[in-house]
Amino acid sequence: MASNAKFATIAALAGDPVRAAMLHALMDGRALTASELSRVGGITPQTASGHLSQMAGAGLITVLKQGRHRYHRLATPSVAQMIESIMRVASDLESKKPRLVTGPKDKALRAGRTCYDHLAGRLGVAIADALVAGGHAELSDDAGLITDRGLALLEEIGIDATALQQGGGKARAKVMCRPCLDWSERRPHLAGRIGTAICEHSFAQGWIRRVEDTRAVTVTPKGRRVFRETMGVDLN
Amino acid sequence: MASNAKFATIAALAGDPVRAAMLHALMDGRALTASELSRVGGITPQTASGHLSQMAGAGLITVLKQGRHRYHRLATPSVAQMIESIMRVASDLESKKPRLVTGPKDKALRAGRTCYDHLAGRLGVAIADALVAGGHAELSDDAGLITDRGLALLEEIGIDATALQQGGGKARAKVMCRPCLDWSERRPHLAGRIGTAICEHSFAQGWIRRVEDTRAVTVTPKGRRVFRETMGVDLN
DNA sequence: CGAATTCTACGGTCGCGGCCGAAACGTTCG
DNA sequence: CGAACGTTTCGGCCGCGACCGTAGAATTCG
Repeated sequence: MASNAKFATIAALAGDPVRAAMLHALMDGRALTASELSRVGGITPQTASGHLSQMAGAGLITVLKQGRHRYHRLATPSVAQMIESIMRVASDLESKKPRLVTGPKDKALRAGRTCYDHLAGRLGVAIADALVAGGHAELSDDAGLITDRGLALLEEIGIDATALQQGGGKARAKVMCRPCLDWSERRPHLAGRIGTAICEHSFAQGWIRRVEDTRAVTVTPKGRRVFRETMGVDLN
Repeated sequence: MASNAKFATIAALAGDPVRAAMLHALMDGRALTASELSRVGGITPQTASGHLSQMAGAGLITVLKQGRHRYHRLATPSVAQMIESIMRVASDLESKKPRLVTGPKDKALRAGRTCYDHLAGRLGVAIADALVAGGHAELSDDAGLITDRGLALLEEIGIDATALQQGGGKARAKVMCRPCLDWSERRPHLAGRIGTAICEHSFAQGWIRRVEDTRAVTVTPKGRRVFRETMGVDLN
């Protein structure tokens, strides 16, 4: 198959430390400028520009021009999923070595963060655990599923989950979700359409807030109450 | 997080055309020797040896010494899943270009092949479609699920699917499976534990057979009959 | 034990690609 | 309109790593 060359190209693009850092930074789902990305990579803007045009040319990222700024973002969710899967392998392998000291900068990230379009870290896992414990969801390594009770719960907090259901025409198909096994917690949590909806809704309702310029998110007092009272989420 | 360097290392390893070809060859789940892999990469054995020791050192592949041979295989299913996700991105991007002529060598691969541990290609999609059409499974982009009727069917053909179920202790959890969106058919098919079980069982029962030295599989007459009569699979 | 086979280790060559400085381009201000 | 800023293009430097030939270690045979 001819895609073998393309495969290598894609992987090689992700394989440069600087570009890897950029992709990693874009994993929060936002669109960043070339200058911002040059800083996360520790390089000059002109070098960053080169990297970005390469990745844009390959279709990994898309560019949005707006005035004198150019905003870059991951092109498709499948790119995010690819990065996720590489992180997973990298984290698997790293865990076999003597544990590294956890930098304080990581603390906020481990507590809660976005993983492109859904919630991860202790927050993401806690929500998933609570939904499973409450019989609102079922989760395995391979797949996840929202129960009827779960649908009602989501409806109650303002998410029309049935609208997100998709699949082969069968109207009676269950609402499913994708599990995402994360690097810090090593536990599956909710991704896919449902995970995206929960994340977006939580931002919109002011239950969570993004920490300036990072992927980390914090739970607001309001959010803490909502999560506990409606879903039974225990945030230590 | 410190894993950023590891991330780049992993991706860079996959980013070399020769190593990419090797990984691709290993995607059939078998274990190959350094010489065999040197041929798929079009390089001398000593160069291949270097590549393999790098990938083994990073933990992407494991080595099995047996006499004077050393068999190499993908280290974990998550590595296979990573390769899968990169292939998916590569194929997504390629599909936007003018369609390449399909080489005759691809024909057998498109008809049916293994994707590390499950079935893909037209065969894999046909089985998934048949199960969905017969109400034995439900499938979306995010996840999949075997219905009660599906469990009975699998039992009938000799697969104890309930033994494969896993998840958070809840004994009543449904049996789920992971969808795998493949590069040739662009349709989801069954992967995960269930997909693996179906694939292994089909080999064991002589329903399918591997084409010498490739990932391609062919359906035996016996298999064709079984697939049609029990699952309603239509293989053109 | 010696021959054949398979794989690994070592040195040396060479080309690809990342990096920066300088400079040009386009946009938004005052 | 000119200054400031973000961004891209060009040219040149330099280092990493892929490759092969040769040589050596390990295993299986006659």
